Amino acid sequence: MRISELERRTGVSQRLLRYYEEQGLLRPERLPSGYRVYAEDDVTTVEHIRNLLAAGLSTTTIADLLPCMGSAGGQLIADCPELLLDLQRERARLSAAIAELTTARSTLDQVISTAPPSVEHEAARLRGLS
DNA sequence: TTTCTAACA
DNA sequence: TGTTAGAA
Repeated sequence: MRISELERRTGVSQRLLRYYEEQGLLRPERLPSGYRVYAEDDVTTVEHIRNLLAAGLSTTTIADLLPCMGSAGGQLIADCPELLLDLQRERARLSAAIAELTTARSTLDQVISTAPPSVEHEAARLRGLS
């Protein structure tokens, strides 16, 4: 399929699909015209890319990981042990980020709880505007 | 009409 | 990332 169809089937813009290729995440074939030709599997691959990107992984890590993804529901293929190390590292990074955000939220909660009723009333009015 | 590259907002 | 110009 060509780029328009992949865009339609994945909801990912052509601009982004070309960017993914630039980052080594996709390897479409080329027609003599230069047009990209994507495989059926690329639809799932793009979905994987979206998930991993949302998980905060870098494009380079994803590039290493993709070859280890089964076409099923993101199952890891048996012979890719080195990747487990990277994934565990990413998991630790996420845990640290969550801890920081939780602390930040508590700080905000504390400040918010000091607001007098008059301020709360004004806040409610402003929310109604936006 | 569709896609490509490159570059700017 | 979106958008767009100019060329196949």
